[in-house]
Amino acid sequence: MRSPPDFSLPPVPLARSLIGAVLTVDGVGGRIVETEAYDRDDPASHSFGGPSARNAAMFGPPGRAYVYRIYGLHWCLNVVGGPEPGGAVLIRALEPLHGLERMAERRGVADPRSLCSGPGKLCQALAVTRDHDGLALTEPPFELLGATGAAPLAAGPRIGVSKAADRRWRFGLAGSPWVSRPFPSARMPG
DNA sequence: ATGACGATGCACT
DNA sequence: GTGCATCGTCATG
Repeated sequence: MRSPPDFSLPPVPLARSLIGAVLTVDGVGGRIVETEAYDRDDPASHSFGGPSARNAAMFGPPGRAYVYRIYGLHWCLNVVGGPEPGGAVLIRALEPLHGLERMAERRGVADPRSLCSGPGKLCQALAVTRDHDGLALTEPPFELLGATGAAPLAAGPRIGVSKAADRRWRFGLAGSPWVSRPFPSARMPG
């Protein structure tokens, strides 16, 4: 049995616990295999400068969606965390499980590898837009079920982030071929 | 009113 | 590996 994620967790533990969870929108979605944590005291976070019209959902109750537009054309989906306001987890990649055909139509590509392997891609595949900003992830059209067990985790620096680049707050399902980019693997000298 | 810039994806070399 | 599309948001005048 899958139980819901504990949304009251701070962004980093929430980001780790969401690996392996299953997210769908109107029945289309899959297993979360890549996340990034952002918190209030984080120069890279949209909440860093305090509440605004755009980031209002980040300062609302945990367990809701924060959706924003990036580079004028892509949408990105976050899970709002807790217990302090201003924390969220960016969903960066899914392993497609449900509604593959619908995803392919929306994405305009056939290769399953490129359906949900990036934050903008998965929003297009699941038809997530600003309309979903602030909606509860535990209610339709969303469904978000927690991981069944402890997933083997990979970690690395966040992607596209110039500030606080030292924080290894990007998490992934170790060895998964569905992530947006490979994780740096430990390399033996010699 | 205006300008800088971005938690990206895609085409191309 | 590099270049670029494209526009909402925020800081500034």
